[in-house]
Formats: sequence, structure tokens, C-alpha cells
Amino acid sequence: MPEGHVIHRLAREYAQAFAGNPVAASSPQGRFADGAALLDGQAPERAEAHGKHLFLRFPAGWLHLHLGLYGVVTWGHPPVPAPIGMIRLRLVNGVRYADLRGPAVCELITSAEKQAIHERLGPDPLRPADDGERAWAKISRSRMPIATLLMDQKVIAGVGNVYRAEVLFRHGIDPRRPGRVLSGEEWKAIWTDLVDLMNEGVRAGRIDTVRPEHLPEAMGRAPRADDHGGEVYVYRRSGMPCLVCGEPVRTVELAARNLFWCAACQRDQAATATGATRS
DNA sequence: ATCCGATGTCAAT
DNA sequence: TTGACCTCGGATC
Repeated sequence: MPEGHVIHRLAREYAQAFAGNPVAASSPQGRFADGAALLDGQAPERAEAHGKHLFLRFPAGWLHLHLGLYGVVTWGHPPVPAPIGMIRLRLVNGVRYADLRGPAVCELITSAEKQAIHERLGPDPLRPADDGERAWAKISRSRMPIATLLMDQKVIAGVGNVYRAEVLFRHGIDPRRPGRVLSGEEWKAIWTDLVDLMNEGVRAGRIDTVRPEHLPEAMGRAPRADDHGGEVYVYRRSGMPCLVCGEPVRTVELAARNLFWCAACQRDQAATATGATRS
């Protein structure tokens, strides 16, 4: 289940496993049979990620993948087992195989089509050449809640429901605050933090956002295991005590997604509601 | 056996 | 704002 860190990690794994050598490509499920036939026997050249979009370069074109809400790739070493479940695309070489299930997008596209995708995506904290200025240009002019803006891939690419909740918590910002009521300093700090957190997410393969001093162990409480694998402050912790202040974590549905925050730690000062800068 | 939700996005209303 | 879609696993009956 994928935010940008998963996709960037997958790009590295696909390149490492397959670049430079021919692969056997198949679609055991059948829904990508025509595309797999075109790729079968070709050698992937490289992989790229932008936000939640993954691109694998083949001589036949770009394989464009988007995992959507529940797409997943599983890895293994030959011998390749008989397909279990709905495998849209299986890539295999002598040493590894990758099974793709449940993607929202699995298609072959041209370089021009790929370019169009890049153009509609905002800057990605995981792309070293990107910076937050293009995002700030939109955020600083928007009345939309910052929680909504952070999930808008045209504004910033790769952030999903976990990173948005967690980064807003780490900066003490009320998720409902309009984008244009953020200060430039606050945005700069958020962007820098996302660069750090998401790169750490790529490295670790999970989302960890809790500072060491707030880990339950450090606070004298029993360790816990979040079911998505990482240590977080508020994501999917509704009703549980905030790791910092003990208030119950709150949740509301916003644009059909659950939004989590701590109303005590993320309370804007009255002045911010009128546009003043938080110190 | 069936329901429901999920780290996502789009189109239709 | 809602519904549809991509698939699976855990909860519930």
C-alpha cells in the first residue's frame, strides 16, 4: 500500500533486479496479456518514479504503473511458483521475479505520454532536482485546507494519507488551516521534513515519523506495533492517546479519506486564522 | 460465507 | 459529494 516512498523503492528494486537483462513477461491474470507479450524477452533499461507513478523503460516503450489504493508488488527468486491470485504482470529473469497485483494503472505508453504525466504532477520530495517552490506558489494562494493541498498530486507529488497526517502533526499545524495562512517558513520546514521522512521511508520500506524521545519506550509506556509497520503519531490512531500530550487522537472524513490529528498539539493560535505568522 | 476497509484517483452528479 | 474500480485479508456472522 503505496505512498511515494514505496514507489521510489520499487523503482530501485526493479532497476536493480532487471535492468540490462532480458525478462520473461507474462500476465497470468490476462488483463495485461497484450502488453506483456510486447515486453516479453526485452531488457528493461532503467526505472523512474515521480510521486506515486512508476516508469520502467523497455525498448517497446515505457511501462507505466500506478498501484492505486491496494496495488502491491511481491518479489522472489526462481523457481517461480504457479500464480496465486490475480497477477497482472509477472517479470522473471534468472535470479528474480516480481509479481504485480491490483494496480490502478499498468500500461505501455510513449515518451510524450510520460512527459504529460510529469507535467501534471507537482514537485516530489523524493526527486533530488525538485524543490518546494512550485508547491508553495499554489499553497500560498489557496483557501483550501492544507490537509487537502498536501494530498493533491498537482501541488506536491508522492504524499499520501500517512505522510500528510504525520507531517502536519510534526509541525503543530491544524490540518484545516487554509494553505494561504501558512507562512513561507512553515512551508519550507514542511518540505524539508518531507524530504527527510520520505527518504528514510525509502530506505526502511516503512513510514516512521515519531521522534526518539516520543517513542512509547522512551515515554515509559509499552511498545506498540502499528499495523502498517511503522511508528507514527496520529495516522489510524483515532481515540488513542496522543504520544506527546495524551489527548485522544481525532479523526474526521475529509474528501472521502480519513484525516487524523491531535486537536491539542495542532491547535492554531487565534492570530493565524487571520493570516499572521506563527512563531 | 460475507462484509468491510485500505498508504488512490477519476468521472459523473 | 458519491460511486466506481484495481485485490486481498481480517473481522464478523
